[in-house]
Amino acid sequence: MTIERLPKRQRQQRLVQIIEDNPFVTDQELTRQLKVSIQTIRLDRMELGIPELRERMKLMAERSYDQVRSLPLDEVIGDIVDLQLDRSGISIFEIREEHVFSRNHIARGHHIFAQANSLAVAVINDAIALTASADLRFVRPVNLGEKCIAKAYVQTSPARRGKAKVEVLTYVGEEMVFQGNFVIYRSDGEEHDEGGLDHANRD
Amino acid sequence: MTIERLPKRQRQQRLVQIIEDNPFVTDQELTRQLKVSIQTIRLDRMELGIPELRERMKLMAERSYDQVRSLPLDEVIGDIVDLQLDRSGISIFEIREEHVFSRNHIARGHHIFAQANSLAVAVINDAIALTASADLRFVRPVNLGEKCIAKAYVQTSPARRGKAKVEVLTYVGEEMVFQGNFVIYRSDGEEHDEGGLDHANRD
DNA sequence: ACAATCTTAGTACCAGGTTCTAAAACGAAG
DNA sequence: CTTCGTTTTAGAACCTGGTACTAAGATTGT
Repeated sequence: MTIERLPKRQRQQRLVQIIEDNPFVTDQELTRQLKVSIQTIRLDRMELGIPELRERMKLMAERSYDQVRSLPLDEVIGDIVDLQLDRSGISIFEIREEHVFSRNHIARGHHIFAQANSLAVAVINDAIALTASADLRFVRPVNLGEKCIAKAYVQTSPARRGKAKVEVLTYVGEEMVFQGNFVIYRSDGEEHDEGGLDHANRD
Repeated sequence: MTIERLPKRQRQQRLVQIIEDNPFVTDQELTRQLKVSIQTIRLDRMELGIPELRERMKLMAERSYDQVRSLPLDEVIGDIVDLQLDRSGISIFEIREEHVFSRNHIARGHHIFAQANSLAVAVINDAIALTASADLRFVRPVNLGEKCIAKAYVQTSPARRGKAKVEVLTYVGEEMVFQGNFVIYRSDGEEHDEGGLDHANRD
């Protein structure tokens, strides 16, 4: 009747919208914003499968808590899908919102580098492997949503102590977007380390 | 009387401990673990200034929400403390737990690179600036807790369109730890952008 | 006009508390 | 032993932000 009241469909969309950009809103507040009774709000939440305020907060809290717990997951950037130690490796990394310049949605260079660098270090079968120097070419800008496939090839034989050369080529589909030549210090393999854990990873 | 029951002081210490490593515990559960009544638990929380479960969850949720909200703060890595557009800039970046290899507490190369890259891009006074290529030398490993001071110098004149060369030197104290030569694409300054916001930053 | 859908109202109940009052229990000191 | 001060426990009333359920209006489509 009143102009403000929307049909169910649109109201529910707005409800999703409102909760999405302020998850801390109570049903009470929602009645004010949507001009319907609290029961309607609750029926809507039911239908949409949106949990109550406390449940939402709990989920957020748990998520952040888990994140903190598993922080060393950023030890390796990108998802290593194939690894032949001292020979080659492949990793996949999807460019998300947090990796791009907000203005033009182009990936910041250091994320592309981070993937390549992580892979170059992972592929070296050594207890301690550190980047010594690198030579980079950002062939073309990478955009939000694109999947970067980085391929690393070790150029020097594992016998050679001290330094290893690794070439990393990163592709989006067929297209090469980045190329880097890394020199990696290796620690002469004093520590015997079967490398399993070190190269473990998940998104 | 029973062996399990601790004096007040120690009980409160344990209570803090328990909540610290599982913030999602209810008072009910605490009574079980500490073998005292729920009132005692609550008095203890009062005295210790520990909020109730729901409040704790809310705080965590808000903290994580704020983090997500302010994520584009990672647009620039490091704290830019001085910036003369098209000429030079300085940024400070402290190596924290999340930036190092957990095993040896040495900073991962891509974080050092990220600081330098961010600064190199920030110092170019242009609406769109992207890293085209770079040449890096990691002079010595950087350790947990060290403060990296990156200094960038633009080598090409601002008049030159298309590309700019920027040299970045990163120091810990007196010691140079990283050196990089960046080639940055610039967008011929079509968009007029007085640069204020773009280079704003906080930790 | 009448059924189907949508909306509102109201009650009972729940978790996980706060606040307040008051009674036990305990420990040390006189 | 008694008495005082602290500590612990108990209990009732109340709060928020809900769920679950029943039932009565209001609106709509045909």
